[in-house]
Amino acid sequence: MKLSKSFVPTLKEVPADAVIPSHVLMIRAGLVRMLSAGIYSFLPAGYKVVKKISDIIRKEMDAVGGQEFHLPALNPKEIWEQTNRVEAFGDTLFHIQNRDYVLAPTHEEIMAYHAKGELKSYKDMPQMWYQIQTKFRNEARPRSGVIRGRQFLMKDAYTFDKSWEDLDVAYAGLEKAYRNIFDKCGIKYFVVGAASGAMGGSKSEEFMVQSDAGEDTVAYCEETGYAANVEVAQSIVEGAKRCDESKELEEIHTPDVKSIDELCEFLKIDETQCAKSRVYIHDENPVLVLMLGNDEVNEMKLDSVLGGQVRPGHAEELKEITGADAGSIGPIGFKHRIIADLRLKDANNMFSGANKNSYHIGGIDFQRDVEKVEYFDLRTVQTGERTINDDGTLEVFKAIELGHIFKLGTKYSEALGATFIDEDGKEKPIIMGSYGIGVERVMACYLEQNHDERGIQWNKELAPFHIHLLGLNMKKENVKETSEKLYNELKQTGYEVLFDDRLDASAGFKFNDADLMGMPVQVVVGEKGLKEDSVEIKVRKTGERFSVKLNELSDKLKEILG
RNA sequence: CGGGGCGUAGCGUAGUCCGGUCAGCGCGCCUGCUUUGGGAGCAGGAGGUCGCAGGUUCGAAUCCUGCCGCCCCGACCA
Repeated sequence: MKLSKSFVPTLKEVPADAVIPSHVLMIRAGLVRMLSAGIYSFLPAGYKVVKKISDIIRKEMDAVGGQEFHLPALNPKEIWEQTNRVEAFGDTLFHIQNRDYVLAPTHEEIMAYHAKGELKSYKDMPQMWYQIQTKFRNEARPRSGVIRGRQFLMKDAYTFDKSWEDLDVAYAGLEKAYRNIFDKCGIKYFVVGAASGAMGGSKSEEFMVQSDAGEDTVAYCEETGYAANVEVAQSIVEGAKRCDESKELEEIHTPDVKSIDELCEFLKIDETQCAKSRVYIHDENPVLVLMLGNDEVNEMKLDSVLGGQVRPGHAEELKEITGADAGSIGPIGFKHRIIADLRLKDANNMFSGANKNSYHIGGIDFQRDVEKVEYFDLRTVQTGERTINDDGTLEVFKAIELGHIFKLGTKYSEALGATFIDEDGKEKPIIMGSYGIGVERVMACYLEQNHDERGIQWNKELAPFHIHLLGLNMKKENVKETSEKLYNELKQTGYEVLFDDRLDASAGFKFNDADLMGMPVQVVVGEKGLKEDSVEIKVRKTGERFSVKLNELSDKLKEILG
């Protein structure tokens, strides 16, 4: 492709609205332009990358028996009502105003709809269906460029099986395919065992990429490969020590002491001698949650312990329930349910609030003074803690979810009546699996991981072009001739070539644009080199530069690009 | 949806507090000449309803009200 005739609008300056590197680079390198919040147009070079990623995915999906569909984005609302997901998605689902359609945010329903009545016998399975298409979600807050958009490209696959054992086989196949896909794309990722979540199902794994732009927080152990969402992650942490002798309860005047740190400072004690109190409202009833020291309550863990509706109590409620404000609340005299983190189990000589402003109580013995307390794992793990098997150290960081595979089960097949007749002659719901990959996220994550201060560093697999050919001074006859000739030869050889043949752009301008756009290899044709019948090669990733005789160029490129 | 920030030429911005040569600068763009190995030089030029709509005022980018849009934090996230 000749740059002089192409639309690749590069930008020297950083766009005001872009914050994370991938977003900045996509705009600066002329790959995308925003149309509206969370809605992006892919420009020719950017779309080439999207197509390359899609092709990698397609190839791996086909290799494990996937069959590609092309499904409507416009769906009858009725189908979505049958699975109760119009309500479940709520405002996230786009509705069409002048017809009872919705814009599909995913395609479980539609795939199950087609399976219904067609996959009638156990002999019709297994099946693996997929699509790579645009999904629509009315995200309340689109963010981080293409990472969370209102419209995005997703590969989603669905498996249909007659038994849970067969689902296991399909699931394992997809997991392998996913690893191949991300490996091929050159992305450093890890796999997290996720909570099955609202969609139900028995097993679910997320393919994650470490990034500050991520929306999930995970605990990861390099040594063991342990990875879990912090919502469920566990670690080994020492509990509070139980002393041989329990002291008497004593009320202590603690003016202006609110936080655990202030309490420790005031009483000259360690935070592991303190029980922090948080009051939650569980289905209208107050629950006191006690944590050791400054440990944070993990509300996801709390949710799953309590079930039902759980929310933190408001300031006014706290006063009404305990008689004190936040900062002076504690277990002694608390009249409702009390639960505590495992680290507090059987602790004694502890300090906590007195349920009376400006007072705390010392000498609390959980065995003696807090009779009906129940213990659960309620804390959020932190960087540096040991893994649950004590075989590694955890690191907690933000991550982007790139892909998600899970065993769906029969939720959709049951709701839509997608059943089959099994070997035993009985009618059963088809067992489904669901597997997604965010295509633009793959691109964004790649960029997050592969750039430097000058721009993008594409690998051969994802690069819009393999070779960036620069004709430095195109007004010089020999440069023009040689570069034109090389352009044709390289294309002939089978390389995808971006040819900077612009007449008036200066050498420096072209170099900088090439580094920004980041093709794996740059071939520089200039007067200087031509005097010795050579051109210069620059490997973008390493920054390595060397000159090559024209007649050796072909071999050298083969060596670098394979 | 809560909190914060922002909206001035294609891009990046100054000016907004304290109304009145404030519509300015850099990049980009157009014309000509020179230039071409790390974002060229000179000369000339085009381009802005200051997000939109009301209001206050002799006078509004600037003050007031409403709306729209965008970014960030949080909530939400199949």
